[in-house]
Amino acid sequence: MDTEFKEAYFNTAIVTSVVLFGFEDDKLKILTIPQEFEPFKGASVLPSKYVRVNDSVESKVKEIMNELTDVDFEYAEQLKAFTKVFRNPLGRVVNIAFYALVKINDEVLARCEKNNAKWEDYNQIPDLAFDHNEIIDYAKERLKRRVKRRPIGFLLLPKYFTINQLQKLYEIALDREMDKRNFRKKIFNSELIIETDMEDTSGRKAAKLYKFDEERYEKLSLKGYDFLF
Amino acid sequence: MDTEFKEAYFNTAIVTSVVLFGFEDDKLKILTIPQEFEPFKGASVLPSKYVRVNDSVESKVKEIMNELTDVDFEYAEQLKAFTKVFRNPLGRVVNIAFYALVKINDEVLARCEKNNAKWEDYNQIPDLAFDHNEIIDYAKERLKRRVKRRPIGFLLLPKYFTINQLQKLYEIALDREMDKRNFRKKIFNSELIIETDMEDTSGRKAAKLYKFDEERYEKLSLKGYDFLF
DNA sequence: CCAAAAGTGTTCGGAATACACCCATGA
DNA sequence: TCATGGGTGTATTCCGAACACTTTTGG
Repeated sequence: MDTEFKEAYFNTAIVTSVVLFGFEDDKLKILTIPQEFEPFKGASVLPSKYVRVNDSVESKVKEIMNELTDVDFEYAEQLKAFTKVFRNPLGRVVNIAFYALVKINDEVLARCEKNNAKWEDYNQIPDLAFDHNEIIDYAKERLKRRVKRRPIGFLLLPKYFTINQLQKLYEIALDREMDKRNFRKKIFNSELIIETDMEDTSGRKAAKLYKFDEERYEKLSLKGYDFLF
Repeated sequence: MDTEFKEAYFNTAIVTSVVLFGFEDDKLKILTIPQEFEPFKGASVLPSKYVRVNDSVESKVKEIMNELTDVDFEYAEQLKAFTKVFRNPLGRVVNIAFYALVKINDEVLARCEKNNAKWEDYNQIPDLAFDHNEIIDYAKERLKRRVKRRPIGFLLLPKYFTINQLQKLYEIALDREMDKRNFRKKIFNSELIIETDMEDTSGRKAAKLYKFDEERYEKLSLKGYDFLF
């Protein structure tokens, strides 16, 4: 069709931003990086990329994650499109935001450092440019919902973890304190975690280490199993 | 900035589609209309509009709803962006889809007829053009979740309704049969509905008519109340 | 008179909650 | 030795699920 039509409608840019959640030092964290270009150059933002006309949005999310973590891909899911009409001199930008979960390890930390990225505390997110704080709020709500229905804790914690680490994670994500005994009861009833013979000896008293039973989870998921926290 | 940059990034069209849910004849319905232009002219699609550079997406959703219903606005909420790279000769199109709830009445039916729109049965949605069936599947999931946490039945039913109508709605949305006695217990426990002295005499035995207690719901919502179905 | 839809209570089991003390160890 | 964090069991309450019969009336 004619150029006039094309110019009237095909004139929006797509950006994708990723709210990357990680767990470190018994705390939930969200990754921010300094904005590379104008506008807001230097301000903290969520890791983001333009989506060009033949790019899939998901491939851009993967690129972001591959640059900042050491695994091909862990878990990402679209939140929604953020469409506020910003006064960007270049034109209209729509942000298709994702939330994603990664296990933080030394390699991840090294890559983040190389990119000047910073893991901000879940409860102390600084002011970010654009509407990125709004995106984070939305992502937190999504996390809250997901954590109740799917065992996503296992995507955030290291392979071997203590029950107390898991509980900390739930407490932060759900924003409430929980009773130790009731928490253990619920977790062990789910039969999704396996006790190992390893221990975490970093605290006062050694703590048993557990791992997630992925096989069992796959099987249960197929049968319409609900995690229900 | 330079035109080259602008052409490289600002070249996507935004469309919004609305999955409009209604309840009529004891059944949940979704509205489709015939596609007006190529491609797929004449095929059934979800009501949709281009979003131009200075339009808010929400305003376009309202336009769609105002054309097809008789109220300014009832309830709409973004689902997510559908971003598949379609072979549209014009270029890349991103669809920011919404789901919305309306009360079907004679005025609505008249407007729909005028627009050749059709209320399709929730469980017998025909093949639609583009990825609109995928959007509907996503909307159904959202409805399922919402119906459990918020009393959205009251946005779909007429002002006065019977308990059995409400139950039918829940049964379709949640895709399972429910026990009459348990259903009533749960609904009455919520204290969100008010008995009226009217009756629906269209069936064999007259049925009591109820209405939603909006005031009470507002108050409860403020206190972080959860509907929990 | 009978088919079809409205209306109504009780019992049971499982899950959520509340709650308090002992143990091991590093400082 | 004591402060810190790990680990454990029971009683109560509440909610969801299962379940069957009576009433009204249009055909």
